[in-house]
Amino acid sequence: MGSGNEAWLEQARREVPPRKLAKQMAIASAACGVFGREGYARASVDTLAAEAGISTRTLYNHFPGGKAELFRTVVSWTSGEVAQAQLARMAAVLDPERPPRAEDLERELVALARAFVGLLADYPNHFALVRHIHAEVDHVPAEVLAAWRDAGPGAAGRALADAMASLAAAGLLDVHGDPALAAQHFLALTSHLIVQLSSYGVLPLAPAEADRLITGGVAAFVRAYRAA
Amino acid sequence: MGSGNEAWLEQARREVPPRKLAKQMAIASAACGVFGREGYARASVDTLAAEAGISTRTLYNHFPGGKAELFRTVVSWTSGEVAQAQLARMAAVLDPERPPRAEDLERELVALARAFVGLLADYPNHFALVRHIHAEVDHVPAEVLAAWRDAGPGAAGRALADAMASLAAAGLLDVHGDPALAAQHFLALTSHLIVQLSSYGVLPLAPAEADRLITGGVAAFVRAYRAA
DNA sequence: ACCGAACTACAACGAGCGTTGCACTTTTTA
DNA sequence: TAAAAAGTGCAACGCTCGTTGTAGTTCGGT
Repeated sequence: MGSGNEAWLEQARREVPPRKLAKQMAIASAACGVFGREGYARASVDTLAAEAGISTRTLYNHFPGGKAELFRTVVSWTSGEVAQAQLARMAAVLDPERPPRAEDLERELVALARAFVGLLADYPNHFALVRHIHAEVDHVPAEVLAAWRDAGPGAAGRALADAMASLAAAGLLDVHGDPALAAQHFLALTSHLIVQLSSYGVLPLAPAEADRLITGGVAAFVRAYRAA
Repeated sequence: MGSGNEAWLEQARREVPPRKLAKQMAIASAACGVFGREGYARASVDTLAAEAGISTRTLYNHFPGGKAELFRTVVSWTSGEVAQAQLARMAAVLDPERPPRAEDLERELVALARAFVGLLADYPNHFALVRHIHAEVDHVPAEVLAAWRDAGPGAAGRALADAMASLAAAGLLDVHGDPALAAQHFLALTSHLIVQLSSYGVLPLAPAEADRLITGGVAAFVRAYRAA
């Protein structure tokens, strides 16, 4: 031991081994499916380990806190992933630098709503998990809940509010002094409504019916918020 | 035994003892709180019995199917109760025989939205249970789910659609050919939005903020659906 | 090829759960 | 008041689960 040992310690402390991180994300990804399918109480450690293709002992090596720590990790991890995807879709449809022409507004908003609703189909595990978070809100640590809220619905809401403000600045919408509320109303009339009627994507909703709901919701939104 | 015994049997079969029914409803009422607080998996039979003030053995005497049968009973029982309350509030605000004057329309709709949102505070156990139903949709028997859906949100949606049709017939609203969709949009802009932002009533939402959401939602609805 | 780290299989533990049977007490009812 | 119905307390069963220790195995980096 001596200077060599010290150098090693210093390096180990500095560099977070990427190998471990990748494995932990793989475990968390698999756990997201299990927690979403079974819920926290029903999900057994054996099932979680099996779904990740590892032994229970390895799971405890990576997450010394056991099931609880794994759950916390999964919640913050998937929220970030899905929120990022949502922001990406929003940026793809609504470029704040180039506001749409007035006659294209409704078409663009329909595209945006379709993109949001598509998230439900593309991340079923995540939204199943969200259902359980809603249900077990009393048993989830407050800090975890706050972090999830901020990274998930909060981030999306803020970004959409900015987009609404942009459209208002371009003279396409009249947000009636509250772009954040306009953003919430847009979500309520489109994705929230579909979430409600399809029971979080569990009930099969005919594509034609979903489209009718989306276009109808956007039409109502435009009637309520179009610039006079 | 003999003719006396036969008469007794006949009577017993004819009359459903009201005593048992009352007790079972009391048990179910207490169980609603426990299931809502803990969820199905976490709720233990001991807790359910203690909350109802009975022994576990008595619980099994009333519900031979055990926890599962009790849960099924609770779901259908509370759904009916709350749906009935919701219909009552709707009838109290919107009398189909006497449509409001045009200048009172928005005020009446705000009153209706407030009545709906008030359900959240008045039946917290029920809505906590609904959260768990949503989360465990895969583990709830399909028949129970269908019955709940029909008695709960379904009944309310149909009644509200009728009310919207009435308002349209009175020349106060333009439902754009789909009174049911207008009803869903009303719910989405008012109670659904508040449910979402307050996490099913768990997050404390300042009364002033709730009121701002309600009036803002109704205002947007009126802008989208007022008769031209 | 080697060394250390990561991983596995296996067994065990303590606790909690749903459920049932049994003997006993209380309440209702005729 | 006496029979019958309803309720109680207790013990026990079998099962699942979370978690940990240990000894042996595989694997990545040098």
